[in-house]
Amino acid sequence: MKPKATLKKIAEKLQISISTVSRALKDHPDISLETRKKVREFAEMMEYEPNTYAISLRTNHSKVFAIIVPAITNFFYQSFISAVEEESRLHGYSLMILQSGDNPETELDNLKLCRQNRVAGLFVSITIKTTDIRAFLKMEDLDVPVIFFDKVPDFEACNKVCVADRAAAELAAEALLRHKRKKILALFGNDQMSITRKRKEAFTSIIEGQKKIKFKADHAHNPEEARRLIHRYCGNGLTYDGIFCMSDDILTGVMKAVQELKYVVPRDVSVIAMSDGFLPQLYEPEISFVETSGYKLGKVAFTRMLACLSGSTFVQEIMVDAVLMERGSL
Amino acid sequence: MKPKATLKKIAEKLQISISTVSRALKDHPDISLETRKKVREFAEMMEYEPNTYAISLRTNHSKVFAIIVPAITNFFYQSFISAVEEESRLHGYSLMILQSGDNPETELDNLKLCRQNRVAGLFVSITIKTTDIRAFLKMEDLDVPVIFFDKVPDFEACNKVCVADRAAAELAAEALLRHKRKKILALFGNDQMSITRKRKEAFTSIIEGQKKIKFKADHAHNPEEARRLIHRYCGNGLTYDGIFCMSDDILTGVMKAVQELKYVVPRDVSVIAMSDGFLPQLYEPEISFVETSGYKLGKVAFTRMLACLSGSTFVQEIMVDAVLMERGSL
DNA sequence: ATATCGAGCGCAAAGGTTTGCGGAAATGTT
DNA sequence: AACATTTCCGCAAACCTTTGCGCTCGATAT
Repeated sequence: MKPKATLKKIAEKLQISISTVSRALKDHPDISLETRKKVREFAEMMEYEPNTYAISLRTNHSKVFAIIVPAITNFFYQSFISAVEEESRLHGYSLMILQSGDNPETELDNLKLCRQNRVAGLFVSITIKTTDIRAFLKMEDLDVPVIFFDKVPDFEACNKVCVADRAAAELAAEALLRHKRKKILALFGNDQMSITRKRKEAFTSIIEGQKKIKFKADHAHNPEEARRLIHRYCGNGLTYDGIFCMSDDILTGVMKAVQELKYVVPRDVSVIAMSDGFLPQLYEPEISFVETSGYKLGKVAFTRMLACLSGSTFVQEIMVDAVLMERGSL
Repeated sequence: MKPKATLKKIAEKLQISISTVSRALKDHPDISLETRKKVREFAEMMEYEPNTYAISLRTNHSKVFAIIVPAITNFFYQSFISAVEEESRLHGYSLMILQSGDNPETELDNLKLCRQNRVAGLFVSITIKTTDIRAFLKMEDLDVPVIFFDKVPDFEACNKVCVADRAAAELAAEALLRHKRKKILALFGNDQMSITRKRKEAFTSIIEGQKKIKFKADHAHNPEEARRLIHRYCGNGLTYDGIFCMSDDILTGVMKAVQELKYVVPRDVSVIAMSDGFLPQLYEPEISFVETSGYKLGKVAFTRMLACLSGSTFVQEIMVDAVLMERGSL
């Protein structure tokens, strides 16, 4: 157990004061070039590394960002996290990852950990059940920027970064219409989420603006529910020729059913989804999707975080454009 | 910006000394029940939270674990991380996640971050190219336990937690034989990884112990390569009736090709994979797989970490059993 | 020779917490 | 009444770094 080098130890060995060592390592002009060199070399040799805790104790903030998501086992969050982690490292920050498990209580526990670790900033996608965001706003009182992403609260005065949900859903609807689909089934997720409502409203308004379109919308909370819905709606004969899936979860359930029913895509039925793109390319033909990239969102969120840290108190909601990726399923 | 409560402030308000406050909050018997109660209530009211940095500065270690993986966008790591994160929170630890991007240099950067943050312990799955693990062993000199998982170094004297790779590959091979497959194609990953070699050796030895089995093994570094291999080997007529996929990556490539070639599973060809189980259930029929659960591994790794922290210096390699999950693809 | 100045360095305090030791008052013992 | 023992609490140091201020010494200016 080799004891770590500290300023003190270096100072003792070199017979100079701690402050001189500290300044020398920071290339402070008060210290002679000779001394600076001597100290730098010795510190190098001793493998000196500043004690983060001492620094954080003084400055009362750390070089650590935290990120709270319902679950990291999710493509979207995964790529979001990946992006933020990359940027963090590039900027000398570390990243602390916490899962709320879609449980508001755990979410509060996590928030507590963030406070205890005096994180420099916080990225959070709230749970479906989170209604009270005061605890989050309190963080901002402590000068810890909070960037909400993906699942964001309705509350106005906070930093939000999200996919242009309405535009994305519209793109998908228009794509189905462009391919002359007349009988459209749209499956959405949990109706409690604002994200669901936005997508549903946008999708519906495009479809209902058309004449002679048979349209049905429904909700599934998980892949299995989506699968059952397809069996119910399309189990005896093809009553629909176009299916919209709001998320990866829904897509997997839908495709399971479609394959079980031996429907051929896109001959029998067209499928389009909102996704980050990983799952759609697993199928044959690949599924067309409107890209909702967690990665891009992560990059944007990070930029916003840096802006907040450098004093921009201007609260805003940032949208990341959605792009239609046409594959073979339409 | 509300200033945080500290022992000092509480002490001033209550007109007692800092040490008394500290002890009172720790239910130290030296402090009278009355004082303890008074302090506790006041601290509660002030929303006092101990300053982690001050504590870590004193004790020189934190309540933070770090985990370094090549990339978190990977089912296996994802579920591993998920498990470790859960346990960490339950035990009052936080988790810091770092990606090496399969780059040994970044890996060293990450390691540096771990040192700077004085993490309490480290979980790491090394990159393919990592040959020198001295930097990791140095962490142990600093009393920071290092648990290697999944991609572990060959070096003996370190803590390793991994799937029983040989047994798992054997299970898969036996399953194919049990289903009377006579012409077997096995696709493996990067040959540089010890994990690949183990699986390949085990699988091969089982198959080659049989008479009258046509057998071919090959390597693919990504899904696309796997896809091309299937096209090459099975593109003109079915030369194989059983395919083994060493990983999720390979499975997705293989299935893509199988679907493109319009082969019916398992009528035309059987497929079996090693996986944590998410991807296999997306297909129809679902793909049989030997479960290599990152989640289970995470739980085991965490237990081992706790053991190390409580003084068990006994170095060992722990195996997590593999289980055959038969689905419809055989 | 005295005053002025700058270069180079050290002192000390602050940030929050923990803990061994010692001290004062209260209680118990003979 | 004199002594011993508890009970309850405070002092001070330590963990490591940063930084404003001040000190000393030699050099330049007057």
